[in-house]
Amino acid sequence: MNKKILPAVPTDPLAILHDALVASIGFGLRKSFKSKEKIDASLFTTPPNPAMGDIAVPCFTLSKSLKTSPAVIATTLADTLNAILSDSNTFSYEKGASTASGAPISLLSRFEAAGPYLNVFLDPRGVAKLVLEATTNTHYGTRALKKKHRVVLEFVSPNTNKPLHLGHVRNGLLGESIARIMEANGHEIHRTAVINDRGVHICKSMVAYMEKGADSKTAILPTPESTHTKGDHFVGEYYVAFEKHIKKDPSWNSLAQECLQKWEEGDAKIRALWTAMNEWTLAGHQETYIRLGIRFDSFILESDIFASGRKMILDGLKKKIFKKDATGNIIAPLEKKGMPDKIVLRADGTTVYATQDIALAVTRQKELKADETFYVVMNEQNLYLKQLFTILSLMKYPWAKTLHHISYGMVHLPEGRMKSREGTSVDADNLLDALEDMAIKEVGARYDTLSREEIEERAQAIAFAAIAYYMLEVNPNSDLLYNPKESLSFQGRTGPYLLYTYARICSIVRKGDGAHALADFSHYDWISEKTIVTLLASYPSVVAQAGMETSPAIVARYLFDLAQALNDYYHHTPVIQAPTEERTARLALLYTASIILKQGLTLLCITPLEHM
RNA sequence: GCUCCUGUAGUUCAACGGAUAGAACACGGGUUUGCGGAACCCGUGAUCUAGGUUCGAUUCCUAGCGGGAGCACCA
Repeated sequence: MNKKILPAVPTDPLAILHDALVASIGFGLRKSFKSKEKIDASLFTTPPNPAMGDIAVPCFTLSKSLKTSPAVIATTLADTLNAILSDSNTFSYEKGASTASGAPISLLSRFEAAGPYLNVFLDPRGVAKLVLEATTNTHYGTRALKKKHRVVLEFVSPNTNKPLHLGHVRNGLLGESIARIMEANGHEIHRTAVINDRGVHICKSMVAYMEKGADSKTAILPTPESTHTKGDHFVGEYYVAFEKHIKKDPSWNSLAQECLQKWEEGDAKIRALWTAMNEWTLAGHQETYIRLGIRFDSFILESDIFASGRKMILDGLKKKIFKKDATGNIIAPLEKKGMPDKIVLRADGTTVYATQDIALAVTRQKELKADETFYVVMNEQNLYLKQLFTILSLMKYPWAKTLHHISYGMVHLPEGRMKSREGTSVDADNLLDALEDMAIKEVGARYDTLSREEIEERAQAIAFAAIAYYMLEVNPNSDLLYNPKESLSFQGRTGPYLLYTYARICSIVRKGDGAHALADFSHYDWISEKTIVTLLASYPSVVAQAGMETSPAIVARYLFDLAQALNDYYHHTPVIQAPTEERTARLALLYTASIILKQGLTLLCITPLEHM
């Protein structure tokens, strides 16, 4: 039998530290106050100033049950615990007190009361040992759940009439990053996109293509191949041409309606064109996904599901879940739930967005049996998604409560607001191209010995890191002002700065010639390394928190803090030139940091380079 | 009109109801015969207004002022 083996090495140093602290405070409370009170680790904070301590324990909540002022509690506990620490024979931590080898280690060095706070100073030697051992486990920062949570993540979901724009980039990066973070937290993710491949907007590109596409002399219709145009851009040009044309000549609008009518009737010629144009667009989108490091497990075509939605709505009407309004539209009554009613099927029997979203949710749940489903959709749709989820619960689907909306804000550019319907959208490919061009110039200017290929490879990585980090560093909720130039800078909180730090650490580790192997570092003080050690210790909890809050920004900010600490460190502390003991210990730390940096960047969809 | 979101340095972003509100950019000053100076260090600078809740409010509540979005058979 395959016995389940627990990891020999603890994987969350911060949790172990907290356990040790909870245990010792519990001990102190018993000894000094004869109280069986326990302190909750979630109360722990970080002191405003590192000189004050590494972990702060606020004593406000204890003061109620002990009927003593918080300041007195802090002072008393500090005295009691310091006395115990100095006499190691009388005290052992109740939990997490030993390493894999079973040897006791000291994690806490001393306590200090500061007003109502009990501040704790960690022992850098103990923590370093914990961290270095934990990170030799290749799964550091990831959790394995006994039973995998099945999560469906729906994101991007584009139309097939134009290329992806800047908003899709944020959506895609958010979705992919959240997927990776959830995977690190032990979930099984199904990535899916819903393709809006039918409706009048698609017909608009088709009409323009039929009316204007053909060569005036040869009457031959162009294709993406014949014009050497990326498929989605090719189709998008006709969509733009349509919008332009109707400003002068609105008659095309009725052509588009006719086209839609024919499509609904299954007109062979229209269907064939529709299929071709959709394929062009989707092939183009696929190229952009690859550029963005996104992959999907499934694509759902709206044209495949909208008809089944109609049946579900009519069924719901029979069951009196829905009702007809004065004009004959079928509506879901939501006023009692504090929302406006929602039309779910038009009077003439044609479907609306909600029709297919209902059908989609039902069939998808049937097939994938998700424990939870997340929709990554812009905050403009907050009300709509709330309505959708409520409708599904009115339809008595028990899984309706497992649906969640990950809402994100609009992306602006310094020049002003961008929105696709107003024709001011910024095309994703063009933007990426522009960023790469800018990066190529920089790299080329700095490293003239590189080949053209190498320059392009680095520039590509830098450009992508720039946009990905910039988009993910902000909380999903808020609107975002994307400044391309700033994102490419190596100064400040940027992707390139993180790449630079990673490459530079790699360079130092390389020069160390593999001398970073784990050794017994217990006699080394780790004082100048303490900030980094503490940051590395908190990585697993950062990943866990980012997963709980579905927020890559938490990882992004953590990585910047780490990078900053590392830059500071190797600027002031010699590594390669240091005496053997220090050298080995420092290399071990940098090597560990490089692994965490790389892992963290991967969670943000960024692949770091070892040379740049 | 109704609903939701939002208001923090000049700018872009942080801060489970906790200590002196953190960063980054910009601005001013400094660091290299050192492992990659695309770096590092120092400095100036902010909670929209008025009440309330409590030991304590950027955070919660109320009102006002400002910004964004939604409330259509639009996708």
